[in-house]
Amino acid sequence: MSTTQLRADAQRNLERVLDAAAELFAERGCDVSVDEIARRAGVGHATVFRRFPTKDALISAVVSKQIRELIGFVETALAEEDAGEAFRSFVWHAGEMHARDRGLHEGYTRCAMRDVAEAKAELNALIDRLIERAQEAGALRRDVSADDVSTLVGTAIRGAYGASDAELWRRYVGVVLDGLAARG
Amino acid sequence: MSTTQLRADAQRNLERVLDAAAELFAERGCDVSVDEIARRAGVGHATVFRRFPTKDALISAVVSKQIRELIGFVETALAEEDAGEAFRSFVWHAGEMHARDRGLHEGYTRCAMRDVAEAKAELNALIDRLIERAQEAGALRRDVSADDVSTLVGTAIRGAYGASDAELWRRYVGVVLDGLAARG
DNA sequence: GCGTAACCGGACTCTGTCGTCCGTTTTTCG
DNA sequence: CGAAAAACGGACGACAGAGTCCGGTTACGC
Repeated sequence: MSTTQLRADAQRNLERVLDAAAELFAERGCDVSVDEIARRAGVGHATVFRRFPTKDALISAVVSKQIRELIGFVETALAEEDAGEAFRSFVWHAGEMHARDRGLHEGYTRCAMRDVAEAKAELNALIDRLIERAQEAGALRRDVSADDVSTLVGTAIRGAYGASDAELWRRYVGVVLDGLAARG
Repeated sequence: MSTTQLRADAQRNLERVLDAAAELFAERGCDVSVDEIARRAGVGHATVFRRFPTKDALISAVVSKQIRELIGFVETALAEEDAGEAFRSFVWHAGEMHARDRGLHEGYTRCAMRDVAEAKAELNALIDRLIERAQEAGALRRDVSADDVSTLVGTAIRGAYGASDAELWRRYVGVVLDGLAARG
């Protein structure tokens, strides 16, 4: 790994850039300019482009970090006994994360077939297991996939972004979860 | 009105611009450039700006036309006896329209507080009546407003846009409708 | 037909953003 | 310490889209 080892200052700046990008994406979505990210990180924007050849590469880096966090949520949920409860618990956790981070779903869908493909595939595979279990337990309708769940929850929360009521997203996620419950 | 009467060619071009804009917004969303709209309309883009001082004004014009169509749907639905059925029927109609027109929900939310305010208010008032009736009939959960319904249905359909399955949006709307149904 | 007012569209400006270049500064290591 | 390698960032280029201007053209009333 010593070949790819960065100099100390470079390493520090890289982290600052990633932090600044994550913050700004969370606050205002992926459309913030690279200049602004660099400004918040306290570096010139050329420094950003030295580490990430492209703005999309930077977005991917931030998003894949967040996907890893989501993977943690699913793994926790999979440990739960009650399959239906596990599913709902994961959705609420993921919902909290999306509600806190405006750029998450946007970035997730934006860099669809790029560097995050493997992380995304891993996440989806885990969610699929969660879903399958919930379906077998009769707690979840059978005609939904991991992508469907991500999309429905993600878009519902995005729909609540501008609202004055900061908790609106919870009602929306509640509606979607009710809709996803198996019909009896 | 003769003071605002346009010359014949100007009138013709205005209609072409509106048609072209509606087509392109439907196909690719509101982000198509004014140049492209003008090109499809067969005019220079200055001609577009002569009629609509701003791109947003053009979007508003297109959207308000579509809102009027939606208003027609609600009025039809309000004539229905069964309040729950009326609500669902409207949602499916509106869904068809959104699914056909990628720019609709985008434009609807984009020009939020602009020239379409009155049309939007009228639509919302009608939807509210539809909702109220459905709630009284016990066919709809009580904690949703017209805005909530528009948002949930609109975002669910937008989530289905890229999909290879052109009918995916129907499943998503189905999930949302199930979620909106009153819990018993 | 003809003059005028309305209209047209190509060329232009302005702004904002991504991405590159290169002279200067900083770290690192012998 | 001193030199080489790495990194820095301001200046620059390129591009795209919104909105403006003006010289030429077209419709319309007389």
